[in-house]
Amino acid sequence: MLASMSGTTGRRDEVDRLVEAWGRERPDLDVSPLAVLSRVSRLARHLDRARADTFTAHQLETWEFDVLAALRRSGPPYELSPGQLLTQTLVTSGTMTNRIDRLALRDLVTRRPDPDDRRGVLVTLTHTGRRRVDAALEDLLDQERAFLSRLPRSDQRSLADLLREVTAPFDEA
Amino acid sequence: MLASMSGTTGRRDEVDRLVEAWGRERPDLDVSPLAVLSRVSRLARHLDRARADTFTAHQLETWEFDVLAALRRSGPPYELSPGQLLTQTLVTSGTMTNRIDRLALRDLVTRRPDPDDRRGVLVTLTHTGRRRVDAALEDLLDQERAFLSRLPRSDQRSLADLLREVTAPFDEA
DNA sequence: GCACGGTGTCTCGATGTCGAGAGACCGGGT
DNA sequence: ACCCGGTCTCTCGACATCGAGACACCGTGC
Repeated sequence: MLASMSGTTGRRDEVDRLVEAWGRERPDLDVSPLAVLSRVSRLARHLDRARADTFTAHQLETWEFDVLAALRRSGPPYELSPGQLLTQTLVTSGTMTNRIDRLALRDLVTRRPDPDDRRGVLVTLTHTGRRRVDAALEDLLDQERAFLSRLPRSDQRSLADLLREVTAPFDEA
Repeated sequence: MLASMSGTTGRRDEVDRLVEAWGRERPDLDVSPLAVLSRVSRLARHLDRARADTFTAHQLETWEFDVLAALRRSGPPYELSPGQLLTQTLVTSGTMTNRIDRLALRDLVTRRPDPDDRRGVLVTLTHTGRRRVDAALEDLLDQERAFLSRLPRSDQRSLADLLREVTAPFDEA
């Protein structure tokens, strides 16, 4: 039972308990992958909640920030097609149409026909949208820095590297 | 630009591009937290999709597996309260009520009043439910093992340990 | 000039989740 | 015996997402 504990802290988290419970109930299986991937899923959920709180201070929903941030970091003229936006935000096309509609209603983006492709559309960040996302990003980074504050810089890089290795198959396909 | 690359592979993923883009557009900010936490969020999304595919082979939705698995690993008599289930699955109480309703309709769980607390309810795994979740778990583990196959065992443990450190504040609160 | 497979966006019904509030009940204190 | 803050579950309307299909358009090949 203690063999599964290898951290530098003596503390156990929910996933440690989860892995131990499976080990008891299904001793025939190797459940060690869960120690990694269940933590990823659970952490992502916690992050979603925390981010939502941060963004409400800027009158933004998480999904709104996702779209505005993609436009913002694309650089001037802060303009992308719906197709580019949906590959960056990992949502489906129907969802993206809906998101752009609502962002346009709130004057955070504008939509115009693509002059070079009459099937296409270009979504542009407005001045208001840019100010909002810039301010929200700073708070988001402060928050995320706090979450990572327990890890020395070198561990943060190790973590990023290990995660990149796991993510690789998805980003290639 | 190359300074942000520290992995053992020369490959870049979507998050590397994301971090580089922010570095260009907001050189005044330290966006390194995103290298870790954006990877967590994106990986979780990819995992959701992949898991959904695996579970459909067993006629289960991801949310169904989450609930049944919590009951299964709790051990005999495979019985938990809705409150215990929602702390394990990180959803709200309204959602859990809804989930239990539908699982009961499909005869994967049963619901009965708690004899020791008349406010309470106990949710029990049925025989069918147990068979389903046992089979699905094996496929899930095979799939997750494949995702982690690029990492040597020692790196998998490092990754789990680093993630536990980040998750700690959430699980304590 | 036309056909045709591929691409980009939008439509729309179904579905799962959230979140605030209602209602029933517990247990310690007076 | 009663009160009252806390706990547990459920209700219900709002909402974001999915996903398959519709539609217009592109560009290559004939």
